[in-house]
Amino acid sequence: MKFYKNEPLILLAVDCIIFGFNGESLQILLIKRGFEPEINHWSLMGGFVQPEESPEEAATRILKKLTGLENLYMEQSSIFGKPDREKYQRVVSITYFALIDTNQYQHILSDEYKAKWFPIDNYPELIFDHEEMIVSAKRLLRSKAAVYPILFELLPEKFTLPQISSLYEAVYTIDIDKRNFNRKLLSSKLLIKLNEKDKENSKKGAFYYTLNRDVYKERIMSFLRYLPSWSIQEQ
Amino acid sequence: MKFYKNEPLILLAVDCIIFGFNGESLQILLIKRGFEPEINHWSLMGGFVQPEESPEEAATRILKKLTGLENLYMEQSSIFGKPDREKYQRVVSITYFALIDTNQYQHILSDEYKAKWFPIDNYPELIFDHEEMIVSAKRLLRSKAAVYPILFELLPEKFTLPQISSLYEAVYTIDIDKRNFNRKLLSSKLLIKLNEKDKENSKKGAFYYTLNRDVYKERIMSFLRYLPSWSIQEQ
DNA sequence: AACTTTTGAATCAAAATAACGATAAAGCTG
DNA sequence: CAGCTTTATCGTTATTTTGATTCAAAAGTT
Repeated sequence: MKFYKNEPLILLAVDCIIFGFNGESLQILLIKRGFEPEINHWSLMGGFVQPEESPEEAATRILKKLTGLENLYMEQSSIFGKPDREKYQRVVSITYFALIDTNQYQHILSDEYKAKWFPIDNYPELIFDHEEMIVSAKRLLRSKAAVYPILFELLPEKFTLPQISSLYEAVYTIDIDKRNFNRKLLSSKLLIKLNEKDKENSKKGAFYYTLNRDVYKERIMSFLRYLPSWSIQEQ
Repeated sequence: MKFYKNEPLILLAVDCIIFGFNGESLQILLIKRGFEPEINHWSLMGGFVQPEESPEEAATRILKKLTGLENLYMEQSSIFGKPDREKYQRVVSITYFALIDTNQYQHILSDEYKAKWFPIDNYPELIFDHEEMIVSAKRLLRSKAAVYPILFELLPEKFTLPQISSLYEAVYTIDIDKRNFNRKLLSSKLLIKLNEKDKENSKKGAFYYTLNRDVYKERIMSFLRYLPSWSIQEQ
């Protein structure tokens, strides 16, 4: 038995804003579209929600198709659904943003798609309203990360204190006083110090740390401040 | 020219979680469904996204139809889209939550719908996954309100300090030390004291305040803490 | 080698937090 | 009037957090 016979059917898409961190700057993963319309233009990776999957599952599927990765940190960020947002026909798009470590996963980017990392503040012109999607996801990333420790998802399994601070500096484009920042970080009990040093980036070497996953899981759902309050005024 | 010819079309709905505050407890507005399927069962107010409107516009339209009100505080909260979430056919639903003051608007609730306010922790069984929608919206309300001053949307134009604290007590089910809470509140410059007292709820009477809209608009987008941090651990 | 920059550890003062105590005014009730 | 509740204000204290600073060792640069 079917109801809602007079209600309109709509194309429902998901688009993924994939943030990455290469140790220096915040990046975003874009592809050259392989199908019409707007073939060969830069865009976010996206696709349509299929009958047997939820929008979230669709986003997971698309992320996996592009990066080969599952279990990424992913979050629904916004919905773009103005009737005329795509020139040719009506498509409502749900956006998801994901966080990954670019170095670790550079090599497994799917060859099937012409994907490329771009700096968050310098990427080519995008189709439709995809730039707006990025801007909105970036705003969400910032406000989330000011309260929840989600940025650790952008780091490798083992990371150093200088890496964390440059990640925060990249996301918020601020300068951080490492002395205070490191103290705050260590006092959070979120990090476990390893007996190993990263000698690649400096001669002295910086100790590696890993996330204390137990504490992290507790805190990921609770409120924390990782930034001095003066830096999170402009949202 | 149409593309995406092989992609599936989907029914896209919006459902509204309408929170209200009557001066004592947090409420939620439910309706008795007037159409099949599940006619005469309690549910959230919802509807389908029409060809000429965005999902957000659809939510606004639906809110207005039910409450007569425009310009409500409204925010997209979640998406429910498992293929089998409605028994009969596939519908993806976007939920929006809205905040209103129940006392002020009780009378203009549309007669067309059998709408009724229920306490947030005691409402009838709902159709499909609507209860899950409420739970998720309530969680979002809590975490938003801990950081942004959105709860003022639940209060009348003129409100008293005791009303604010009981609102926070209701939303978080905690006891608040009014001495510290009022001090914090007044120091925020968010309130303007009026020369008028509410004598209904006490013999002495409590002074009315209004929102300083200028400061509010600034702060609504920035970070503030309105609760002692011990109370926002469990999100 | 001489210089600048970056850090980690320690310290300090100011501010914010949370808990608690006390008081008083307003208006009601008995 | 005395006693009660509600509202509001003021003050105190201990603790924690914050942001700034000093200092010396270690890197990096020229």
